[in-house]
Amino acid sequence: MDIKTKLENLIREALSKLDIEVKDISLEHPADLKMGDFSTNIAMSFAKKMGANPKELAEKIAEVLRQAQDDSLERIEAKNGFINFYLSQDFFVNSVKEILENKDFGKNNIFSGKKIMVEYTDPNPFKPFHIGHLMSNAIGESISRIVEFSGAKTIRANYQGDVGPHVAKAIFGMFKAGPPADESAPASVLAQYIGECYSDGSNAYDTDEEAKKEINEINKKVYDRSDEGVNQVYDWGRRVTLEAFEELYKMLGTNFNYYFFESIVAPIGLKIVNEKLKDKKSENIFEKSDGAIVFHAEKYDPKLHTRVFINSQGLPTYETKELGLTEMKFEKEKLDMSVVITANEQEEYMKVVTKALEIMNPEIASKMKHIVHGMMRLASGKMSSRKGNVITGESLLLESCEQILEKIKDRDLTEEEKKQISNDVGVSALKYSILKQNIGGNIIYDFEKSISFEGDSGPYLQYSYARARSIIEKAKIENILPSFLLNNENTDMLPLGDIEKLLYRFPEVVFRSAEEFEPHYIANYLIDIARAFNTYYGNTKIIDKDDLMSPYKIALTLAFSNIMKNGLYLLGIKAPEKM
RNA sequence: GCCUUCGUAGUUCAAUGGAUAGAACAGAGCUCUUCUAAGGCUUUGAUGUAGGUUCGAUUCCUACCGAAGGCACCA
Repeated sequence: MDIKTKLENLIREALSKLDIEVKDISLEHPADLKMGDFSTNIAMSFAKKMGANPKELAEKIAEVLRQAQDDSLERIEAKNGFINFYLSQDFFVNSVKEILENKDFGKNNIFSGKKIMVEYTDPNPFKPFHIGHLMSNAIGESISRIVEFSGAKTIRANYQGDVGPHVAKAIFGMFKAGPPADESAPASVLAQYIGECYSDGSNAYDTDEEAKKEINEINKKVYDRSDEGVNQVYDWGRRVTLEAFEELYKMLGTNFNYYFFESIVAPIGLKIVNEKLKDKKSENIFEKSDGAIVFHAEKYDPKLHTRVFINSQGLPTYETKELGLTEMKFEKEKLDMSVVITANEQEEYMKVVTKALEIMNPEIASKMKHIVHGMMRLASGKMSSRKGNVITGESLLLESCEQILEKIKDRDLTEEEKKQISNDVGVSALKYSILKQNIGGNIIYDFEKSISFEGDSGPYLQYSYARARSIIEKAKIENILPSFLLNNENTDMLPLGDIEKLLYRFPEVVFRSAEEFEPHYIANYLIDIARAFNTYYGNTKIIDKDDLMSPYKIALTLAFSNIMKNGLYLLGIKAPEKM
């Protein structure tokens, strides 16, 4: 039984002795450790109903609680109407022991037995890998790991738009620009050339009527594969951009189980819509309007709006493809939940698609969960690409790693180590910036700050971890082994600091992150323990042969490093042994 | 105009209806012959406005002001 449940039971018992009946007991960690490890507001919420003074009631309950003898509790106090619980040194020592002995420490089973597909990243072939994809990847990978850690069978999926107007624009641009300077260049270089062609094609589409017509023609040809010239460029461009993406996934630490493509799901979606149109028995939700097939979602929910499912050229739009994609996902796997992570600009149309699905297939619709993230803006204009326009996610990532490499170039590390560390730390700088805050909000990314590594950053977490590991290594050399056996004569040095009082909370934090699909709770928690550990480190000598407490201090350091490593893993960040 | 999300120190972010609203950066001042100073310690500073619900509101409700996104053939 975990400590929280134990305390809840104690409170329940005490209350029943006082003839008070409650359903839920609110038990939380006070903001300040000085006010105890747990506290409950139960007296305040019941005082009024009972016509009692909250402070007196709290004292009365505390008095009854004190009668229960428990090794985990140091003392119980009533203060300002709150009842505060202070855990004992025994409890903290035992929790350090459990962290080191229980390999599954931190896991929970809220998704146990569930199969959950998480779709994220979703870049489009023929277009650059932009910052939004980086955000979706960081969030999606973290959520995948969190639900997996919470008992789910996680399936990672990536949905990529390999057909549609953007492809036609890129192909148009490639026809105009001619072949790349060096066709045997690495995929990332060729992908950049294709991205530039897309940009040119896109400009032409907006400004040149002739080009627009031509691009629409190419778009059709991409769908029906009727033109050999188009097919050739298309196949080459698709392959090259996907290869370039694959390099990035490797860097970011993502392995997808499924790759869905618009070219595959589009016909499935078309079939769904067409069958629905022909079906005279059930309610028809699709209507013809101006030559297109639309769904008037506002008829079902005034907050929604009309969207086109099949355009006047007979081609499926995003909405129809999404219907096909969803059907395909549930066909491939028996899913209990299908999570999709996109930017918030897609929130409104996803609602419309979900509404259509709700009418056609309510069971599937009820298993869908759309998580939207905000947009990233750059704080300074310093990071601009050569053309001075959009900074891609790829360039940001590479730049970040390069800058780290520059910073560590004089360290006592091998070239191989430097390369690995700059990659891990560069990725971490970006991922942490994305994951440290609430998913929904926009992010102002300050490149300079993220690589400065001060304070609140991924590299700071990694550094704290590497520091702990280095102490553990040194302890091994000095032959001091971690131990939980406390010599009574030396316990006057206890408690060892906030770090001891924070480590056992890890499972609660993971639980909450999983429940709310919010990685930032973990990120904030890791900063808290890193700071607590660094403070501790600053004030104490951990390795000391003459100190009888040294083995326990090393055990604590080891416990910290284990939790930091697992926590970083849940954020999708690697924990380097050396930095 | 309508819909969604959001307004917290100078800046970037926290705060499961609770206690003195936490950090980090920037500013001021300390701190390495000592286990990784990419560190640690001091210190200044904030809930958009007006109501309401509540024992208690940054959190819930209403209005206003401001920001971001969306509102038919892009995704």
